Amino acid sequence: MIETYAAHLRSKGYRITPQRLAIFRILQAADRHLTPSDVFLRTRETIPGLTEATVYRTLNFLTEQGMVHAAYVGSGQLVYEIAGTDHHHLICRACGVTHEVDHALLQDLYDRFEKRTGYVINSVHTTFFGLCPECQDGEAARK
Amino acid sequence: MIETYAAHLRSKGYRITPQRLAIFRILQAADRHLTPSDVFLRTRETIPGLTEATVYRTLNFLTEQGMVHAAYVGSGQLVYEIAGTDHHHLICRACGVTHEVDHALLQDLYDRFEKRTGYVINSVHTTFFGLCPECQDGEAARK
DNA sequence: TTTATTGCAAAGGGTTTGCACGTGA
DNA sequence: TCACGTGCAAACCCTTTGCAATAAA
Repeated sequence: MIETYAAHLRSKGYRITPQRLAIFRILQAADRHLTPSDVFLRTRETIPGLTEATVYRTLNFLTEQGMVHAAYVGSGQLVYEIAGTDHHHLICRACGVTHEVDHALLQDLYDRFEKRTGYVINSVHTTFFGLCPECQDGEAARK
Repeated sequence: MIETYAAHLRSKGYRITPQRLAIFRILQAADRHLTPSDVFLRTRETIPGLTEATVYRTLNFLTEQGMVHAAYVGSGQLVYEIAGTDHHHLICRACGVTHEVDHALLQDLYDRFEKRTGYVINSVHTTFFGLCPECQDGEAARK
């Protein structure tokens, strides 16, 4: 899978560098979305001389190449995860826990958008906010 | 309407200041969401000594009080608009034009979220990205 | 060899904070 | 009067950028 991408990049004249490989692998291994700072700290373990500037440049690059997706999850910073399984985020306003929502659930909505507005939606990674079951109990208790 | 809020604030021990009033009115008069900087520039016309710090503090305050909603529209900064008509944003990735989507369109989806995940969604102001009809033509032409 | 990419350091932009003064209630 | 809110200025992120050195192809 990474080989496919590598060939694709080379054919476009881009280079495969240890930094790009390492950052890609970190995102691949992550079980959740990571902030640029997360990526920096984890990748630096493998590439000691790594700088944050390179992390930002690489994350943008990988996103442009479609290898990585960026998402806004309400933290102020964008977060990144490996492209592949299209999904969205459902985040609890109270405790911050995030929940993945399969893209299929939104297909109806997207179809309706298309009919009503003419837009073609292409956002994997829409973020919804709400209260998770646990925090609903908390809210109820507080009243 | 603003009187209702004023009474509400006073009852909580908060004060009605010219700054808060002016910022609220600017948002009320705006036909679209505004960035903190927009709010600063417009409100400064009325309150010459106004500072950006106050704008940030006030926007947070009004948001906490439920008088204003904050939304992420992909610009890096949060944008603000007066609370009232619940809607969401549909933004064109190519030209940036924004389109309001009535909340009713999302009700089905929210119901399904609730059933599937137990979450209670309370986000008015979800942002969707796509291509508006005009830019779809552009994309087609480019191919 | 060629030039895309990196590291370094500085700059940039947006946002937050401490503190003393001012001012609504 | 009294504590909430503001202005001012500095501090603080996070992110981007210019430039010379490095290294992938």
